[in-house]
Amino acid sequence: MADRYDPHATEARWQARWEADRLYHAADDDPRPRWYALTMFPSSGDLHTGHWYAMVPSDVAARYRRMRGHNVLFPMGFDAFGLPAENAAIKRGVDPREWTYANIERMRGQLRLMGASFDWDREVVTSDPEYYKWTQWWFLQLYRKGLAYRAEAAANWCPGCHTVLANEQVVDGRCERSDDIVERRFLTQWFFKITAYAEELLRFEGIEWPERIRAMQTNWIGRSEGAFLEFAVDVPGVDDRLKVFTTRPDTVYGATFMVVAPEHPLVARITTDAQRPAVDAYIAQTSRQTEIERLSTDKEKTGVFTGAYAINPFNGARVPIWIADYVLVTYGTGAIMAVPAHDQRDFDFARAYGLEIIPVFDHDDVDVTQPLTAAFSHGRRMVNSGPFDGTPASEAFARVVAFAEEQGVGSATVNYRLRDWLISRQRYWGAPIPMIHCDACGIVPVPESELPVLLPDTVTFDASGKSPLTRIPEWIDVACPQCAGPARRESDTMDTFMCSSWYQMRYADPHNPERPVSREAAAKWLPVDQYTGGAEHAVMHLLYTRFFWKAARDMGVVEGDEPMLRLFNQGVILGPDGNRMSKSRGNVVAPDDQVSQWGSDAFRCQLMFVGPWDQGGPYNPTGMAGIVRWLNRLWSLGTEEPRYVDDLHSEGTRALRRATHKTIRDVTEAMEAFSFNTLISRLMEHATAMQRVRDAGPVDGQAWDEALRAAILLTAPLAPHIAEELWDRIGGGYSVHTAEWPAFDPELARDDEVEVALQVNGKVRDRLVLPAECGEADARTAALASPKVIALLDGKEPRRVIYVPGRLLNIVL
RNA sequence: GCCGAAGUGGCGGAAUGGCAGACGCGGCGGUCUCAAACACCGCUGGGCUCAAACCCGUGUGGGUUCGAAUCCCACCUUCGGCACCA
Repeated sequence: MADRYDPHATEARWQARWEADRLYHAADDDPRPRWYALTMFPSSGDLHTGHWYAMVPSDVAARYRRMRGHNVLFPMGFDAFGLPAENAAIKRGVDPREWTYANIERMRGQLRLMGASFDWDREVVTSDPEYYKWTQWWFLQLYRKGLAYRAEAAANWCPGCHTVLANEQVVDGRCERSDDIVERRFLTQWFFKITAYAEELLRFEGIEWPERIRAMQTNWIGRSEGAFLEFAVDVPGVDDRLKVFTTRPDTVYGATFMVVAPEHPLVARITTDAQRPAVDAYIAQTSRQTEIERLSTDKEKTGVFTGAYAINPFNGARVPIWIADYVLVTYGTGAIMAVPAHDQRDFDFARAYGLEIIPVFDHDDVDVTQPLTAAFSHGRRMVNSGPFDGTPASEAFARVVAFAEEQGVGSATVNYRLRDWLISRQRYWGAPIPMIHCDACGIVPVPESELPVLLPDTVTFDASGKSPLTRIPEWIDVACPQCAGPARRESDTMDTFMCSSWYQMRYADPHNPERPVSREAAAKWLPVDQYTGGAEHAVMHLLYTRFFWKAARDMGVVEGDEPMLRLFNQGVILGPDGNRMSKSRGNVVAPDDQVSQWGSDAFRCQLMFVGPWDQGGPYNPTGMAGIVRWLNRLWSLGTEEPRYVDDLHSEGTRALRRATHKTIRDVTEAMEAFSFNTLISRLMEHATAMQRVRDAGPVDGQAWDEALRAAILLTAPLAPHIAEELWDRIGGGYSVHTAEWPAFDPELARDDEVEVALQVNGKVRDRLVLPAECGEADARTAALASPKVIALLDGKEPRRVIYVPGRLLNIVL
């Protein structure tokens, strides 16, 4: 009797061996075709089931590629800068560096338990000076290219995190990580000009990304075609023209008033003395509102008249200029021409304040000579529009814009919702922005030769939440690199998304002291062939990294237009109760516990077996029994031999070989499709079939060996430890993970006989066993011989017969 | 409100125009055992049944088709994203 399978001893033993042998190291000089598989790296903390759920199938896919003969790069590292470390420092007085590196050390151990095929020789830690030196270098290159700039803007301030955030990190008016309500503050900050690539970021040619992510990015970038139009301001001493963005220049004759955002710079200069108290009061009131209150769509529209008028450049109409908080200073020009007849928001506002409503299109179903009850956006022909009257709606836009361009009062344009990426953070634990403020020279970049700008070692945190960097004179005060006069370092650090925007490049050449990545390494490994990670990063990391890559391409550092050719988003693994895992709910499944109970292989497989990977769903701990049964069965098949007989050409042998080759075919197909749950079900079926064959009597040795080798090889990516152990025991050699993926023989996988459904009028009434290659005439003869069919036909002739070989035969009466 | 995804047994799910419910969990019955565990075998959508046969059945209602979980139309529900973006 063979021993029972002991996952713990076996797993630890092979993990140690693989690591000692650097089995998964991707060598630069390996001549085989490369395959770069990447799964999003974790930030430092604790490794949870979500990480396993993301990483295990990524590992399976990487292992599969390796067995298909690729030189696979599958690296791992740590996104180690960021707030958690600093919050721990503030709350518990620990040093953020020590906290971070202790976490990383623990996570390395947890990741090892997974048995994943990471190439640890290429590990990167974004908080290492060797790494963030290059993060700073990238900043300088972007600055040089005009893609990094400093500007004052309305920024999102998170009071809980004591820092500003990028727009992408604000969700429903709240901070994406702390959930605090963000405040609007006018601050001077560093930005990356991601908008310079807006148009290109909308194109997804040459990459296979999920429709969902493409839609989210497209939506976020928010391209809209329209025009700028300029209205003169009828205020003595003000020559500025009021510039508006509109998608409907063809409604310009219906502009009965203007609305500018309360923060618009022109407001102070055009407001009349009589209106000033009301305007000031309104501005004060809106500035007190949170973003959430202000953006609530169902609240009544409010606004105040400035007392000033603008002149419509098309018809000379004198229209009042209002301020209202439904116009956002951050979009377009922060000012609109209001056309209440054709825009519901303007209509609501006009109604509330008794402003004029003039339709400038007629409509088949609306009598435009009567007061409107609602705005309508698209009409038939222009009316009330002077020389444009009668212009069909389809031509209106182009004609009005052409006229505006002729007259010098406007031009066609494309506007984006996307705004530049604010990367300054008023925090300590990040890569310092390598800039120096000199009283004489202004803003001066730190010379590349002086990189990295190191974070000071000993820092103290206090309850103010202010970054300690602002309080360390010996760090802040420096000599200006240009004039050597007194100057101060920039004390803000970079958004951690900056660190992760280029990490995939660094894995290609992780220890290069001269460059972020050498040309040779970039050419060898980049871009990423298969990227996997969560969809929650759709408009953050996944958008930033595309921008970053394009900028790097334009600097000549990398080639090609996209950083990741294929992207797969796994779903979210939930607690057994169907809710998000959380300590407060008490539904957390801790991976370390699962591993100590069942072993890594079983936990890996159970995570993949719960359902389609992209859908996520509840983790089912009781279902583990099925996985364990299957792995034990596989163990028994590999360690308890059948009685052998030389019987290569018998029907039983043929059946076993058929099962083996069908399994190879189906598992390979499922592997390509990332359909890991169905893949495991096929392997279970094969194991059950093998067991029945073994227990039924003597088995042909060759066919058995073929079946067993296939079972182990096909299981290897999923359950790497048990597969290695069995492979070793059957003398397969070391290692199963560098062995060749089995090929199937279509001839052996082919069925000789097939069962087809016999339908009458589309309902299954009987079954026929036919030769696999059975033609229609023979199938029909067999069908008409069925007693069931004879009874139902009742002597009549079938009107029609549909035969789908191998599937069914349908008789229509 | 707009956009996207989804809705199938007691549960996770399979099948993307051709036999609905693969595989697994759970449940029921059995073999083994003094007994239990493990393991193995059988059954397991509902109705009507001793059983067979038959009928019903993939969110709801319609449609296309010889044939629909799958395609089309309308609606309901759930989840995700966006949301005064001019």
